[in-house]
Amino acid sequence: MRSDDRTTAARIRDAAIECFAAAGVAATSIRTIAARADVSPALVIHHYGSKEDLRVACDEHVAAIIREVKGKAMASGASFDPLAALARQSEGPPANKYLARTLVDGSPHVAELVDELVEDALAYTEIGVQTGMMTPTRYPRERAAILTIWALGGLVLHEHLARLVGVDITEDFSTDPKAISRYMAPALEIAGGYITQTTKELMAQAFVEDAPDEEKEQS
Amino acid sequence: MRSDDRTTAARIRDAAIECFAAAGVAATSIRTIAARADVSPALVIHHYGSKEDLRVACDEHVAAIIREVKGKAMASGASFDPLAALARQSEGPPANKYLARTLVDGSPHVAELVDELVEDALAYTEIGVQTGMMTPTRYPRERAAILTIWALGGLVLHEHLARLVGVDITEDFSTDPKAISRYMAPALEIAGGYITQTTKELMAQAFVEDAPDEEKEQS
DNA sequence: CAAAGCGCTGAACATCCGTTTAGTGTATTA
DNA sequence: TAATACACTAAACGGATGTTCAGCGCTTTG
Repeated sequence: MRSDDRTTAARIRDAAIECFAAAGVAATSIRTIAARADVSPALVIHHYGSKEDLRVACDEHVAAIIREVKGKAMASGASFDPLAALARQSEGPPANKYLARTLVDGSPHVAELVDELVEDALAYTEIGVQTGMMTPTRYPRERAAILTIWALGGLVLHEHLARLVGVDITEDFSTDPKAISRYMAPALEIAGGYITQTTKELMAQAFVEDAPDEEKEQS
Repeated sequence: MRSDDRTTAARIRDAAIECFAAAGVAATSIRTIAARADVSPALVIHHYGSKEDLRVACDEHVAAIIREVKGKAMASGASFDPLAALARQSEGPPANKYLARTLVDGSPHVAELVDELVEDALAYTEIGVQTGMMTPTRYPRERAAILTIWALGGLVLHEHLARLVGVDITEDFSTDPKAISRYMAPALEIAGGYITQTTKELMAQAFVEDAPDEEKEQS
């Protein structure tokens, strides 16, 4: 009874996003997608040309959703983690799960999106440093990149994370932001630092190319 | 079962691990594996029964490699990150790449391995806290879980990480441990803390269930 | 009214998949 | 020497896959 305002093409695309997110691209057949969208397999091809083209359309649509959510989060106030904003949007979950699946099989569109997220993170951390909310760093871009990758990595491994800490970060947290606490609380602690200065220096000697003699910084 | 176990069956298994690691399980056909191992497709089935059984054999073999590497790293001296040890072993790369691919498609064997890694991390961090190398925490198990997941997430997204910071952490670093510096240096900085106390409290108010007025906790 | 266009389908296509079968040659055993 | 066991393969099987195609009903247009 409830009329679906989406066009058939959009319904197919959304069905594909759900299927790809749930099982991966290679393991999802066009017939499965067609069944979920309640259309014939031929119509999927009719609208998108091929499975690969459909996949590209999904990539682009998910990227658009994420850019939009990201933009909203940025406009509505600062967040040290734009990624976290995704979990708080109701459009998020399908897009999040799709991203979590496709992040590994190397689409150029997704890579481009990741690069953007890193760039955003870099801008945010620079502001954070200026306003005294974040510590300065010798490697601003690398720090932004690694933080972004770790956040995305948590998304990708959300099933393990759910098993281990009891919260699935790809779910919808728009109604109750504090439900994500089981993940956020320890993550915040870690963000504040989990190794001591001594350890840092010790590890640096083992791994870092140009040994940093000394830097002094405290929170 | 000598250390020279390159029987035909082992060659097939190793070929499968490489293929699964490179393209994912679903996208890899038995014929592809057979071609890489220079045998007939039928022989793959002859030795392993089915594709699924072969996949399980791969899971178990990779888990065994990682457990072995992990054990060696533990025995030879403390490392705050057992995961990092993987990159420094020559057997690592194929196993690392396989893990990075299969971590997402939910095999029970892999999940079990992840749980073990978390348990190890927990043990390490507890020692770390006692010896003053790590900060104490209200959430020891969750912290260990999240750190492990982030480390694994970096592995899973190694291609993005390589593009962004210029180092592929699934490669072999046994000859030159410092080559991993581009990743380790900023990661170490982050481990020392990247947000200030003020930010921590601010974020905690927004996300953490039971607001911690102050932290200082040990049971 | 006829023609054309569009959303959509069922059936068929070639191809690839995992797996089976029937059999090879070779080494070991009785 | 004959029988057995095993590593291994070519060929084929049934089924699933992505895609094509002819044609349906319906609307829009001339």
